[in-house]
Amino acid sequence: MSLSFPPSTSLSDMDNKSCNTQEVEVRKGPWTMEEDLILINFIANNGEGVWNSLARSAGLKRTGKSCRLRWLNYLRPDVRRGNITPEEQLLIMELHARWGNRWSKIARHLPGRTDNEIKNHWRTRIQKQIKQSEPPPNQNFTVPENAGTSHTCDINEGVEPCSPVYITGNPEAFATPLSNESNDSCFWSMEELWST
DNA sequence: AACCATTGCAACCGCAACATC
DNA sequence: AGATGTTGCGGTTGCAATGGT
Repeated sequence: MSLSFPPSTSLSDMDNKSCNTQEVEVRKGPWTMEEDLILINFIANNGEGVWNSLARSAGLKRTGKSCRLRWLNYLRPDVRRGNITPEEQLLIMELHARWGNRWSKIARHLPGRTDNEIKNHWRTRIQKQIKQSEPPPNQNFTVPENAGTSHTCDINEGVEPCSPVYITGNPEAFATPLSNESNDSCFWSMEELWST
């Protein structure tokens, strides 16, 4: 698998949109490689959690939220990138039919996939396919009543449809966060990060 | 080659739940 | 019990890449 990397810019050539006031400037927009490295190495050495202070301690001019999102959706070592397989898509459809837009819940059953990725996949592909194939109501593929309305009743709440399905890849990788690997400080280089 | 439309995805926003004091 | 800070989630947006004309 090859990690495609989002268009990243260097720290110097972007931003400056951020105000130049005395307040702690907060960067927004695409993450740079430099920022990614800082975040990865900081988490490797200190573990994740308490994102606001992590962002500060790491010297990142990002909100804790932003750091968390970047880590969970992109930088975690167990994040699988690449196309959603037909098997995964089936599972997504099945779980969505059951739970509606509970993306994070659905994501837990697709090791290595993030809620954001699944959500995007659903909106850009599956939803389109469904529309194209069968617009009229009362179809065999039923959208749950609670679809689209988050936090409404979960009829099957608590009833796991199945144990996590490891379609490809190994489950251990999914269950083993980087921070557990060792307490020794470790340092990731760009080559190590994006070579596979 | 240039322009425009569409697509796909990373990232942000707002809100609610939860934790701590 | 209320205030404040943090986390997690789902919805939405912005924009680069791609395709079509």
